[in-house]
Amino acid sequence: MAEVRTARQRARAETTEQIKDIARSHLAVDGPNLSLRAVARDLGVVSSAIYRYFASRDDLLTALILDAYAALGSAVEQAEARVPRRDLHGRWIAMGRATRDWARRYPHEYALIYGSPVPGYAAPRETVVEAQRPLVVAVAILGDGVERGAVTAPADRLPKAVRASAESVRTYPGFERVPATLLTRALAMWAQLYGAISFELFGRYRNSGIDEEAEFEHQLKVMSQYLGLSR
Amino acid sequence: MAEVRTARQRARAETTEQIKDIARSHLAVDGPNLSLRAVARDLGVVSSAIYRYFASRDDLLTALILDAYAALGSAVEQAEARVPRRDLHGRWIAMGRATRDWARRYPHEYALIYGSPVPGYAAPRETVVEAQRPLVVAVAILGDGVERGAVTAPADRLPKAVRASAESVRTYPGFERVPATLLTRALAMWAQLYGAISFELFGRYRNSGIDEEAEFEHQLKVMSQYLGLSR
DNA sequence: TGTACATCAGTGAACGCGCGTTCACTGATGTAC
DNA sequence: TGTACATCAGTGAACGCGCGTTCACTGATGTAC
Repeated sequence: MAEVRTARQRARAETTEQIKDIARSHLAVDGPNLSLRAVARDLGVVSSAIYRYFASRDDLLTALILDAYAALGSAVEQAEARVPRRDLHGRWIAMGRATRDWARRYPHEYALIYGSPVPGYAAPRETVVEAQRPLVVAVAILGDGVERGAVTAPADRLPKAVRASAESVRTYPGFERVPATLLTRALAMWAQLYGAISFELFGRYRNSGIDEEAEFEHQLKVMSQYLGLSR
Repeated sequence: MAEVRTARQRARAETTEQIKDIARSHLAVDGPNLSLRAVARDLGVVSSAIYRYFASRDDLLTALILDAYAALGSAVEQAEARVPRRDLHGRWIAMGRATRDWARRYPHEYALIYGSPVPGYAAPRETVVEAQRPLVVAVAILGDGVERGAVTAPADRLPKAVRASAESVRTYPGFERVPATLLTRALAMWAQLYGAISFELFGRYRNSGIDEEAEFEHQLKVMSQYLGLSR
């Protein structure tokens, strides 16, 4: 039975988490090139012991990446869920803030999933669904707004290829409620959202005199207006 | 005399370039963790010989970063300079395209300067000025437009901290011609521009059905409108 | 409830490798007179 | 123009280190009867 967990199973789960926690803390110093031996050392265990838990270094890295996507996904979902459904603007702001807050709290995990790809490492298919969760939240806000008549699709003239791109994205489950023109705007805002967060986290605004928090809040609000979630 | 170059000096300059070229080609495989010994091997030289040209691995990395900023800077400047000064929209598009084109042609160098920061590596001050060149080009377009009366600053209401941020950015030489409201819009577009390019280069649009070129061109155009460079 | 066997976490040694950096050296190139 | 000396690119050996992964093992935990 799945619910009955022996001491061994509990210990195994706990050690697996410990390994990942230690590895996460090493991300700050080593980036994605973290060392299995160093992790083992911190765990107080011989290096080969790690192989009882992860088949290889890449496997451990994959676990960290999956965890990071899952953590960001839940953080965003939970923050957005706390806002009343009718408050579309508030939901958008909550989504954006939660993203930035999570990124600032876990900068190295953010870098792991939104920074440069790790050379020689190919993310397995499973990451894809997890990676979409924040976008799913954002698009649901728009979809709700459209459904309720609170948001009207802009009458933007789109080049054929752009419309086709939007239609292709609309096939993603839950996205079909959002018309192509609005979805196209959303994709642009998505690039801006993550562009702003990456600029901040990767140190682009250093010594610029920019108030990063205020700037971000302001951009979030303007995005909300551009998407018709507020005026 | 600076102009008289002995054979030794010429050889030195050439070898320095060769080392950087080889190191650049290694970026694709090793990322920023490139190996001095591997570079030496490819150059057909003993590993310690590299130290006649670069004092350390970090020094070589710094040279690559500086070169990357310089290359992107010139690519953008040259592309933008080819457009007639009066054609503000055309200049913006040329700037954006040149950025994306360069990034696509040199993805690993783009990742080096716009991806996750290299752990344990601190970019020296000299990089800062080089890094601003593309933004300087963009702001000059806006400044020209304002000066000529072709672009009018939007009447956006800005929170105090956001206005202060813009004013602080305006102190950068050449930026003072652009009013705070317009500069604030420009900063948002800057995040979107690099956000879009990073998404594309780092594989975020993979399997999404998005026509990356068309999408980018469209976004560039909308940005130009938002900045008042076209209608 | 007690025993016999299977599972499996962790050990310790080893393989084979690569790394950045230092240092005393050689021999070719450049400079001063 | 020719010679004596200084500069400097590249050598080869070495230091001291870390890495991922494999493998036969031991001893504790879990399972079946």
